[in-house]
Amino acid sequence: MLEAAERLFAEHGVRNVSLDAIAAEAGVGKGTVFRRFGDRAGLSVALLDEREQELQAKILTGPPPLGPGAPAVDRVTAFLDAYLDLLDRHVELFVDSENASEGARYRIGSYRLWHRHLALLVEQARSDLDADYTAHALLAPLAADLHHALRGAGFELDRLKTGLRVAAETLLRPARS
Amino acid sequence: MLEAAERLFAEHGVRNVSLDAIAAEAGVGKGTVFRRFGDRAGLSVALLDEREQELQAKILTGPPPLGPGAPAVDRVTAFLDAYLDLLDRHVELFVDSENASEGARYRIGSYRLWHRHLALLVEQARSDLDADYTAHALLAPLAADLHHALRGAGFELDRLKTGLRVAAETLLRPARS
DNA sequence: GACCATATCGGACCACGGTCCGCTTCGCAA
DNA sequence: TTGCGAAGCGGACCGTGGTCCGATATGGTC
Repeated sequence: MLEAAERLFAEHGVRNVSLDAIAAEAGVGKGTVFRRFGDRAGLSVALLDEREQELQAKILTGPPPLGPGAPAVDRVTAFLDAYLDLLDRHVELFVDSENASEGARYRIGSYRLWHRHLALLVEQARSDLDADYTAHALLAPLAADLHHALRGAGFELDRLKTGLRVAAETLLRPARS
Repeated sequence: MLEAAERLFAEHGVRNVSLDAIAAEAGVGKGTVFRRFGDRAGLSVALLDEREQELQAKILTGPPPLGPGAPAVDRVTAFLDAYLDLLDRHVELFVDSENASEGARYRIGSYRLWHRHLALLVEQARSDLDADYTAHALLAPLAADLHHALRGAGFELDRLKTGLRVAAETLLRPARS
C-alpha cells in the first residue's frame, strides 16, 4: 500500500495522485486507506517517517555535532543543515503532509520532537531567551511551503543553508556582557 | 458580495462557509464569485486587503518607528509588532488566505511588499547578511498557521511579540567588531 | 426599432477528500 | 461441520472547490 503510493507519487508527482488512484493501485478500497492513515496527510507522514527516523536517531544517539557531545549552537546548526537536506530531497512529500489539513504540521509527532530538541539546545545556549518560542521560530523557516517557493524562485539550497545557519549562530551565540 | 462573505464569515466562522453559500447569500452564481476572485484564497485576500493597506500606508509614509526616520532595527521590530496585532485580529482569514492553495502566501502581493520592506531594512542594519533570505526568515514565524497553532496551544500574544522582537533585535543588532 | 456581436453571468458538472454502513470473512465454540 | 459474533473491508455516497459552456444581457449600428 505504501509501495503503491510511492510508485504513483514517483510517476505522476505527489499532488497529481488521488487517494482513489492509490487505493486502486494497491488493490484495496478507499475506506481501507483512510482507516489506516486517517487522512491524506497521514499517508505522506507515513512515507516520510522512515526517512525522518534516520535523522531522529542521529540526533539522539549519533556522533557530534548532530548527536550529543558538541556545543549547543553547533548542534542546532548541524540539525538545521541536515533537516534542510532532508526537506529538499522530499519537498513535495513534505508540502503534502504539512499542507493537507489546517495546522497539520504542528500536530505531527516529528515536529514535536524537532521542537523539543531545539528548545533544549536553545535553553543551553541562551537561557535568557524564551526557548520554547524560539524553537518554533527556528523551525518556521523550515516550512515546506516556504522552501518550495524559495527553491522555485531560484534560491540555491546552499544559499538557504548558509542564510539560516548564520541567522541561528547570530541568534544563539551567548550574549556579550 | 464582499459584504455577504463578511457577514457569513462572522456568523459561522471562516472555515465553515462554502463558496456556494456566499454566492447564494450575495444573490449571484458561483461562477461569478470565481471570475471575480480566482479562488477561495482570493476572496480572503480581498477581505484582508483593506486592513493590510492601512499598515502598508503607515510603513511607507507614517510616523516613525513604523514609518521612515527611525533606525532600521526599530523599524523592523515595530513592523513585526504591528503585523502580529493584525494577524492576531484576523487569524482565521489569514489562515484561509495563506493555506487555501499551495504556496499561496508567497504569491500574494502584500507578502512581496512586506518582504521588500524587511529586506531593505535588513540590508541597512546588517549589510553582511543575505538580506533577501533573512527577510523571508523573519516573515516565516508570522505564518498564519503557526500563529493559530501557538495561540491555540496557550501562547499569549504578548509572549509571541516579545519572543520575536528579541530574536529580531539580536539578529539585526550590528555585529561587534 | 430591429438586428447582431460581444461581454457577462449562472448553475450544471466534475474530481477529489472524507464518511459511513452493509457485507464478507474469519475465529471459535458446540 | 455448522452456527454465530466480531472485526475488517470496500465502495456508494456526500459536500466542496473549481471549470465550463449555454443563456442572457448590453450596447452599438443601420
